[in-house]
Amino acid sequence: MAVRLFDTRSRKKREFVTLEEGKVGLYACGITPYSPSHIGHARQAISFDIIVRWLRKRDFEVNYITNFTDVDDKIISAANKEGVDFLEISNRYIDDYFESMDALNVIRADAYPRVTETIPEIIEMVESLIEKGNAYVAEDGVYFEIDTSPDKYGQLTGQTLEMVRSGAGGRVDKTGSGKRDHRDFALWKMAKPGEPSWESPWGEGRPGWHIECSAMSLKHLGERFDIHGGGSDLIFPHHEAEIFQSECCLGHDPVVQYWIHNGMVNVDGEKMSKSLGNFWTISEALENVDPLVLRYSLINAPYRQPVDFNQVMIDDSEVHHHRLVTSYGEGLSKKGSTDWRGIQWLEEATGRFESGMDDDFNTRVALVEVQSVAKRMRVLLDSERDSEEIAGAVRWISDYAGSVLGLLPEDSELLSKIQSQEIAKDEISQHVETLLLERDEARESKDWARADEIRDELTGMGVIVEDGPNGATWRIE
RNA sequence: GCACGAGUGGCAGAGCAGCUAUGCAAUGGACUGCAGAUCCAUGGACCCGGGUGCAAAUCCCGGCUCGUGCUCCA
Repeated sequence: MAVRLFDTRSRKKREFVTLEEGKVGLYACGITPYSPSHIGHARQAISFDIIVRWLRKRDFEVNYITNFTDVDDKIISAANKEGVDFLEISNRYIDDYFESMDALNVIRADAYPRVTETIPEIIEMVESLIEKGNAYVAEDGVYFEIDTSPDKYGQLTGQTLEMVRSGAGGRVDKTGSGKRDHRDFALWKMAKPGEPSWESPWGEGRPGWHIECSAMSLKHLGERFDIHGGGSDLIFPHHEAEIFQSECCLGHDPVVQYWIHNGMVNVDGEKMSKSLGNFWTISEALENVDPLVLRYSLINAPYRQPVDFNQVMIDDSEVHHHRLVTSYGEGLSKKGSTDWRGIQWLEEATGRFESGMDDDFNTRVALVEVQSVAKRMRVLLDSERDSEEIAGAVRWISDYAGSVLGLLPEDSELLSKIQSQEIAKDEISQHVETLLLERDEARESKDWARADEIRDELTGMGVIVEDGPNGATWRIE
């Protein structure tokens, strides 16, 4: 079964064929570290994390690269505000990023190149573009000249030069004064006093925003590579600029075989933004939400769809995730885990899960399968039989919900938690049993007031009493 | 204005030509003094108008509404 993915450039799902048999070069645009990472970053990282996990599951050898734009206007202004070096700012928020991503169970990329470590390659690329006549040197910087390659315009957005010309009409950018045309974009910005800068043939300065990704992807993945991705807000102009730069510089197209973009995170139906006051950093969100629940909620829709982050959605995810994990834990501690192959209903679930994931990484479909396997396992667990099927289901959940979707805590962690709960239970067991006995007597004599009083007392101790057909059972919450 | 995407049951959200999506909620039942948990069952949907198909949430055309992009942004 082949993997299909939605390519932004051709605007349709295409069968995934790699340049080199069995190998995938994947570049995803990372963050500009000037403030704490937010939920949108989480979604981007998790989306690509799962794509990488799935391609590896499908036996591809994946080289996954994601970058840090560790020098730019916002970083510089944050540094000036605090009176510190710009690298102090970027390093701080890169640390924050890794901390958040580790919590969200995002597997590290194979490399995290930074702009400040790629300056020579960037300069080389800009030089080459000037030589080829695609770029020109102006007072305040070096610019890419769109008109040298008008046919490349709108490859990802479906717009043409004329559309943008008319659309942008009133608000032509006046800041890039050296530009010949407002649609040209900066490859190199000459340094203003006090700004971090590097020497170049055109004077002290720093790279423009777009060129870094062209240079870094070239450096790490070569002149052609399979997948380039990022958030959908980067499609224009960032990724279109990259197409101009890379293809003009290297002299062939396409450089990137497939462009993929994850959807944005909205909050209560509106775009998350600082000005609207509905902005969530990851660490803020994690104060109230378990990281794996957050992860669950963000893959509960296919990666290209927008996701609406709101209380209902979090509550739902909490219920679903909690049930998945507790079922898994119960199965694991009671029946262990064994190979599931050959168990028909699990084979069928596998088929649906895999074809969902093969179809543009549809995690929503995959999640439905996970939940239905968990549910069936719970039923089996209740019926106290079919150990082999339960153990198979445990392994299945571990393989798919765990390894592929990254939704489960470590087995050891889970088991020790269950164990410590058992111990806690043992400690108060006698006391609880005594009270329950008393309550049974009260119930026997239909003294409901006394019975409820005892139940309330137990609730106060964190003990949940549940009356069943064979008398009362209890557990610790 | 232009571009891209979306409009599905009370809610969230899949499916994208034929077969129960699913979960939460609701209702009925099992169990129940009550509550809770669990299980079983049930109802209920495809924005509007045309078109193409034996067959359309699913494809095509035209509307309407919403979101996003066109400036830095995952």
